[in-house]
This record gives sequence, C-alpha cells and structure tokens, in this order.
Amino acid sequence: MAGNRRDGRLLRGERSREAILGQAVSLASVHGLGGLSLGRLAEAAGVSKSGFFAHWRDKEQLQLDAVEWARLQWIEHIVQPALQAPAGVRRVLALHEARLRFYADEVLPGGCFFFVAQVEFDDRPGPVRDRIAKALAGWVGFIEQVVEEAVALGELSADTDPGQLAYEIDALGEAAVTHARLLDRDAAYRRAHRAVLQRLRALATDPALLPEDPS
Amino acid sequence: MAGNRRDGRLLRGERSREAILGQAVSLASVHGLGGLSLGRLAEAAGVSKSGFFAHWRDKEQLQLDAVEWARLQWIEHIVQPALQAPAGVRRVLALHEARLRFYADEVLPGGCFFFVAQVEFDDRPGPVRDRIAKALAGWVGFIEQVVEEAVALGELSADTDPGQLAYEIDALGEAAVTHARLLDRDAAYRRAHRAVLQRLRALATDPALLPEDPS
DNA sequence: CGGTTATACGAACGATCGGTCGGTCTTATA
DNA sequence: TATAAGACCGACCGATCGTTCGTATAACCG
Repeated sequence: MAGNRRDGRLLRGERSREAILGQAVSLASVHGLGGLSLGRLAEAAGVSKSGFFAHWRDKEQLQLDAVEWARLQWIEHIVQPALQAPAGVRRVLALHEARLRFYADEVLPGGCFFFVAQVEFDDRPGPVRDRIAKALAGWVGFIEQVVEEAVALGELSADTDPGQLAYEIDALGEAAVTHARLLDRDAAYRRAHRAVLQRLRALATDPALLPEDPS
Repeated sequence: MAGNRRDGRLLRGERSREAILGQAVSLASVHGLGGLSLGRLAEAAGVSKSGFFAHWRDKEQLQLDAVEWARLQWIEHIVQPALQAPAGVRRVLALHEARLRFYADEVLPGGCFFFVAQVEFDDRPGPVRDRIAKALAGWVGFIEQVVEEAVALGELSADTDPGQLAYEIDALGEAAVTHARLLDRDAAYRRAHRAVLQRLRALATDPALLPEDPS
C-alpha cells in the first residue's frame, strides 16, 4: 500500500497534482469553473488531457479540489497577513486592505476566483455549489468574528451589528473587481477602500486608531 | 423594401426576435452569455437552431442585442419606478429599493443579467465587453446623477462625494444577489437595504425624509 | 397570376467538449 | 528478479458546440 512518505511515485503525482490545481484556479478565475476546459487546462499545465484522470475521477472532483485550493490561497494571501495587524478595528481594515491588494496585484489573472465561482454556481445546485456556499459563509463569518472582536475590545460602538457590517465589507470589496476592470481601475480601488474606512471611522470609539480619510 | 409597418413578415419576425431575446436574457442570467447555448435557447424559445441566423449574423450579435434588451428591461423595472419618487434623497433610496425588489421578485431566474455578464466579460476584450462596460458606466452614472440632484436640493450633505456614494450603492446592491442565493436570502436583502438606508440617513440633512432604521 | 422578399426549417459541417481505453514507463515491494 | 502499483500518454468515443447550406413557406408587389 506504500503509505510511506518516501514513495517517489506519489511525490511526483502530488507535485503535478498541485501544479494542475494552481493552473485550474488561475484559469477558472478567468473563464469560470464551468468554462474551464480540460483541454486548455492540460495545455496550460503541460500535461496530457487523459493524465487528469489519474488524479480526479471527473471534472466535478477537480472543481471541488479547485475550490479548496482557492480557499487555502485566500487564507494565505488575505487572512494570514491581516492577522499581523493588532486585533480590533485595525484588523478589520487590514482584512479589507489585504483583499484589495490581492485584487490589485492580480495574483489571479481573473481577479477573484470566488467571485466568478459564486456568480456561476449560485443557481446551479450540486456539491460544487455547496462547497462554494460553505467557503463564502466561512469568509463572511470570519469578517464577522473579527468585527465582534473589535466590539468586545471596545474599539467599535456597542451598537455595531457584526453580521451587517460583515456584509457591507464583503460587498464593497467584491464590487471592486468588476468596477476596476470595466470602468476606472484606480477609482474603484480607492472608493472600495474609502467606503470601508469611512464606515469604520464612523463606528470607531477612537478614530485615531485608523488612518485619516483623504477627502 | 417594404418599410411599411403593415408587412406581416416583418411583424412576425420582430415578434419572434423579441421572444428569443427575452429568453436569451433569462437564460444568460443563469448560465452566462457564453454558457448560453444556441441549442438550449432554441428549445426554450420554441424555434429551430438555424432560425437564429435569419435575425443575427452570429452568436456575438445576439449577445450584443441581449445586453441592450437587458438594459431596457433594467430601465423599465428599476429606473422608471424610482423616478416616481420625489427627486432628492428619497429617489436615491427608491432606486436601491427597486433594484432589490427586482432581485427578490426573481424577474430573471438567474437574479441579475448584468451581474453575470460583468463577471464573465470583465476580462474578455471585445465588443460585448465594451457594451457591458458602457451599460455599467451608464447605470453608475445615473446613480451619481440622482445623488448630485439630492445634494443640489440640499437633502444630502454638501460634503457628499457622488461618485463614491454611487459606487457604494451599486456594490451593496449587487452583492445581495449571491448572498441571497448562497447564504440567507432574507438576511441578504435586509442588510443590503439597511446598509444604504443607514448611509443615506447619515448624509441626509433631514433624516425625517427617510424611513427609520429598524435596528 | 408570377416574382421577390423575409422568416424559418432540417440536415449536415468541423471543432471541441468531457470521458474511456489500452498501453508505457517508472518506482516500490516481495 | 518478478510482480504489483501509480503516473502518464495517444487514440478514440459520443455528444454538443457554433455555423452553413439548400429549401420550404408565407406574405408582399407588379
């Protein structure tokens, strides 16, 4: 059974599996999880089309793993950096800023994997939809949790509705993708940032914790 | 040339053309403009696949007309009703509310044609993308214009940045689609509504013009 | 009536889709 | 060294994609 970690066959497989997944997330951020063609993915990953089926039973399994892969990438690029900021209102802003930087840096050529995936699967029942919904719930729940922390620390008004604020932060960040790509790139990121900053300053008990609003 | 309006052939053609376009916008709101297959569209519209090419040269022409059709539908369902509200801050809110009602009523099975189209074409250059970008610019510009009117009427603070507020209103409304479909439907619409209401009440010179915030 | 025009159709095209199959090469195990 | 297992490939499958073509039908015009 070779559960041994030294099995070169498994190592090689795992390496190409990850290479394929990375390409899949990149391509899916552009063409969507459905528009992701195995042929194009094969070419992009430098393997043969039939080579996939050594790793995944069908396209749906690949899609499921791609969602998980994108989730880990999201944690690595947005959640982890934001945890460097001190807990409280500054961490809430850091979370939003890390997201906008992720978009602006074009880590993914399509801007945002989850944005595309959400729009594509919000009306297509199945296991992929469920995984995407779960990932979205986890993300919004995490924002909510960071907000609650800020409230508990007394840095945000006690009247703050964490679920409400989490929705607003997610919405204001998400829309930056399309606005940046279809209209004015700089204006979109600037407004997405300023909207959350203003909102947080209005709710903060000590606005001095936050940068000033460059009006 | 029979420019005469009484030509039964042209009338019949126009009728089926519009029937096809309506179905195209509906289907595209679910599967996207690219995922819109001519075969499925033919079946849904009750015509043959090859019948399209009497009306459109290729799929791209159909997509362009679908964007225009969706734009007119948007004006009819969102812009026109909002114009019933008195100019000023109440009209700004009415615009947002009409949009949320459009989503909640599921006028389109996929929720929002433009949302899907924007995400799909924001990174796919071509005439379709240009049309979508133009439509988005027109919509955001219209919000901006209604906001400016409210400022000019003295109903919104003179400090209000219309472009900034327009971005926020669009973002908060747009995200309601996926949040409603993937997470909690009622919560999504409630939060999308409340977010804009709170924002407007904070900027309004006379908050009594607006409904109270049901906190 | 004949001739023209526009709508709409069925059949077929090449291309591409997701997926299968038999086999090759490499690596681990007995 | 023989055998099993895993990664990977080329060839191929049926289905569906967007599109073309030739034709049938119906409405207009002279």
